[in-house]
Amino acid sequence: MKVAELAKSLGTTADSVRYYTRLGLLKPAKSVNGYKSYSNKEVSRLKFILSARNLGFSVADIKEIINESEDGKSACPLVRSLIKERLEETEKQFQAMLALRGKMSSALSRWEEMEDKAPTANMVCHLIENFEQIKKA
Amino acid sequence: MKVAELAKSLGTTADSVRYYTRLGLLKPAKSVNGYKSYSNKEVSRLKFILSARNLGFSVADIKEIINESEDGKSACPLVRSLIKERLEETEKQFQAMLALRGKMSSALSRWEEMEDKAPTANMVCHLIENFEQIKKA
DNA sequence: CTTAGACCTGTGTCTAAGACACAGGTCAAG
DNA sequence: CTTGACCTGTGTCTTAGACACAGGTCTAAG
Repeated sequence: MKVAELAKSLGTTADSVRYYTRLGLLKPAKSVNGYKSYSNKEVSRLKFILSARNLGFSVADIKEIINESEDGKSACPLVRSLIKERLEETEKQFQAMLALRGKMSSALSRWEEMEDKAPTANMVCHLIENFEQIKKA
Repeated sequence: MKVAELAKSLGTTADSVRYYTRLGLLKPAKSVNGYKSYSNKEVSRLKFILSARNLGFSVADIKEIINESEDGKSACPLVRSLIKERLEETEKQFQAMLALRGKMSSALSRWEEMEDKAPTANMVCHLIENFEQIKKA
């Protein structure tokens, strides 16, 4: 299988496959013409990678997991520990986005009733520069 | 003012100040020793940048806004239009994170009751590789 | 057999927003 | 004058691929 075939068969892009290959997560054989040749083993390997990405693991995580399993060890403990970390990070980012969304949405609605102003020497845009202060008041 | 002074006075890092300077958002004078010298105008300019970043504008957005205001025009219409875009993006990412958080959390709790398994030729980790399928069942 | 065109390949570069490393410069104390 | 602490600018690194590009491959027509 060539790179684009593999990618299409699992609904991803050739560039992603190339990226995983560059990192050593996939190890295709070299075809005579220099093209990379992917076997069925690579197909299930890629399937694993995509599942893990979909669950929030980073590519570095996946590399670590694969390394562990290639040593013959069970990767399950590592997997549980990694997802705990990733979930905590996701939770933090989620809260941050929640707060940001609120701020943006309140800014947007407030700004719609405010007039335009020309910039001055020390003010680029009064909408932005007065936003936090108004909030305090 | 030197870069670190400016940064500390507004609670950011010297690297950020250098970054904004590199992009031309800040235009310090050159001191005799080659160091960059920031004036009071730069202080309010940086204050503006930090406020805008805090509201979810990208650095590229901020550059555009500053350019507009340096032409003497009011940046307000641009600011309103940009925040609408950014808010939509944020909303999308927020929904994606919400879904991801749910998936991760359900994976974590399910995996805690599942046993470890050694890898096989076509399976790296059964926790991950069976997750979607179990969900369907 | 040759040629044209369509498609595909690997490699290298680019992204956002800074963080980090590092060689060298500056400054105050001794 | 020198030591050491701190500071500076520049250059490289980060994620997870997307994109550009020169060249290779393959199929169909002549």
